[in-house]
Amino acid sequence: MLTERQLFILQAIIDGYIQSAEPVGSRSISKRQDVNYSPATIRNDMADLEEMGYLEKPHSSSGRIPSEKGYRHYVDHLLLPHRLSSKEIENMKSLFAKDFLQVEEVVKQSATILSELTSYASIVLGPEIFESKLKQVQIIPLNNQTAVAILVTNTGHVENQTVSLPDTLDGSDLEKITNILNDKLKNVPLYQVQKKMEEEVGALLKRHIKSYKDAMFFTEETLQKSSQEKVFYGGKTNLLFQPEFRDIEKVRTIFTLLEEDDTVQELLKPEHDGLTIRIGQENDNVAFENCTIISAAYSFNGRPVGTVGIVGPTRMEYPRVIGIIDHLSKGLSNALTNLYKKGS
Amino acid sequence: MLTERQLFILQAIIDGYIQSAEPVGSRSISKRQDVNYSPATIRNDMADLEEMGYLEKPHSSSGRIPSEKGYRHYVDHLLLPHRLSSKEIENMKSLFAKDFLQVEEVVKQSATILSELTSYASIVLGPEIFESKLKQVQIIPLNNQTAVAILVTNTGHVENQTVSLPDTLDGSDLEKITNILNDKLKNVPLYQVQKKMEEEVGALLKRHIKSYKDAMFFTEETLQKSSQEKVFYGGKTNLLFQPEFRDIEKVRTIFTLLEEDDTVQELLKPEHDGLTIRIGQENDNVAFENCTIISAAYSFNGRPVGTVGIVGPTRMEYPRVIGIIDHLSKGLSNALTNLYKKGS
DNA sequence: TTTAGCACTCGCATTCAAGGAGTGCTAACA
DNA sequence: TGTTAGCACTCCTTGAATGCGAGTGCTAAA
Repeated sequence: MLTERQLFILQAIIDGYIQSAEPVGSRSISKRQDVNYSPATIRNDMADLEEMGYLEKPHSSSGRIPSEKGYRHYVDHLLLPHRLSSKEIENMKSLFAKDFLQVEEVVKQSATILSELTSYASIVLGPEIFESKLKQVQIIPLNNQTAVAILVTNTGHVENQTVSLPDTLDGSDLEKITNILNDKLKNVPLYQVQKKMEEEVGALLKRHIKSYKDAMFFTEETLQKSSQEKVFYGGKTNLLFQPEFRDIEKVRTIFTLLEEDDTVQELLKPEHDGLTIRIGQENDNVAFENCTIISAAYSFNGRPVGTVGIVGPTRMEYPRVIGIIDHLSKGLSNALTNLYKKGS
Repeated sequence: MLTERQLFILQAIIDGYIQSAEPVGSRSISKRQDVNYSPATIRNDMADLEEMGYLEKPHSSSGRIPSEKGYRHYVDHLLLPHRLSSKEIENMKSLFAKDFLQVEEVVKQSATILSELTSYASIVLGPEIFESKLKQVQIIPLNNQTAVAILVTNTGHVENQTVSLPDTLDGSDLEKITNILNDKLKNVPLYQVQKKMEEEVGALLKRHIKSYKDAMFFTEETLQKSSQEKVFYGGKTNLLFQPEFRDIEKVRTIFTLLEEDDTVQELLKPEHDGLTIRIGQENDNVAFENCTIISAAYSFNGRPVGTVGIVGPTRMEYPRVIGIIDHLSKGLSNALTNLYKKGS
């Protein structure tokens, strides 16, 4: 069990190291105004803390730096809740204050703001539109061979797709198709659209349209939506200013991996409600063993639909970042939910 | 005037330096199979070339590297046209072979392919939709307070915008507005929409709709489009693998500037038809004095609507990159134009 | 005009010593 | 028993000295 003083010293070392990126020595702690112990005393406790695995030494005669276990303990037990500065609050408020939320726009902006406020790299996933409901389908012919298909969901999301127009379909056919689709698919959640298509729409098309096969093929194309989650980045460049990434090799591997959507999804996956904090090896990826990734889900009508996250060095300003990301994810959820809560 | 041999040596040095990133010495050139001169002879020519400003020495006893003037001469006079490899051609072909071009999607993909093929960073601007014509306007209410406005252009571009719905407008009002807009604005180029609105639509709204002011405000919001050019990036990480960017300071300033849209626009602005190549200081930006930027406009129906570009070190594989970017910009223009050439 | 030869330059890696920050340990102190 | 002063020790950092090697410039000969 750790004594009060050991906890204090652990905290002092972590705070100091986060601030300076330099190993912290006993003397510097002893000199603090609020400390009345001699360096020797502090050294003893530091030795104990090291023995217990909370601290490390880069080499035998240097000051101490926190180990991952040290950070973990700091995050779990020592963290003082951080008051956001008014500038930070203002910044986020302005994001949600817009009158006309374009969902994707807000989500994208979140990434930018997040990286600006934290000075680390931000990643935002989503929003997942899988469960939102189809509101309307439009097919607009551009010329004899091409048309644009537009899907609108109840969350205001617009998905559009250029499709090739078979010769066999004329204007009245298109109108029929559009009517059938709107009739049968309105208010159907996107994940059910495929099924509904096969069950009900196919038969109707067969009955009403001569070149049934073309129509069917065309309709399927029309409804094919990009179901993959979108990934937005902000401030990757910030990482280059962190002293732990002075080594270009590390930056390379990290940047390369951050371009792979799968990896990013994996890294950000939240483990539970609220914040997920993965420190160093907890990320399960050698390239990120010097990184901490903090993520939080945001939701729409109580269902999680995406994730916001921050990537930075393990020597991260935990209190501040945690405050910001917590505030932002909640604000995002509220904004989305409030705006469309009356949506049918 | 340069002798044949001097030209040959200049070319050999540039080729060698592009390949190895190391200063090239007289001995290594002399040892080439196709060279029958002694190192001393070559040294004499090298000294002349240096005097004329085509070469530089990092320090007094090293091999030579090309100066900017050297690169410029190489690009203008020595460059052998490069045959694209079949892999490169295949790669680009597959990009344009898609049946259903989603313009923005293709443009975005171009950035990715460009960076993959060249191993440098790619930037793609546009496509500018300023001159394309409005095809259809749709207003789809989501709930009592919100609606989605959708604009479709003759190029298949879809612009959508969430707008707040004034209480005073009911469903039939929306329908009227939509009809008026489609009636008056169909086939109007986007850059004229604003003017047309003021001249014709305002009066009509006034005549037909009770709460005219709300309607007017609502309509203006609806048509407000994001006129800014989009910027797509590809493979910025590639730059980290170039030896000239081993110094993290340089990378930082470059990456920071590449996040500023204005700067990027400035850097990529093509000077004339065909390729624009800016070497080092020609970029007029200290941060890019070690960079070469090659850009080319792509067009739609003969009008330039965007730019594709590559950012790399001045020590760039000019022949290959020039071949690729030339092919790609032309391919992109063709693809866009062919697809919609029948568009009204 | 070209080439061989040679002295010279400069960067780079290695070595070594001095300096300093910080530790661990021991013994004394409260 | 917990705390502190003192001191030897470790190891990193810095800077100067050194040798090596790649490459040059110049001169004189072919």
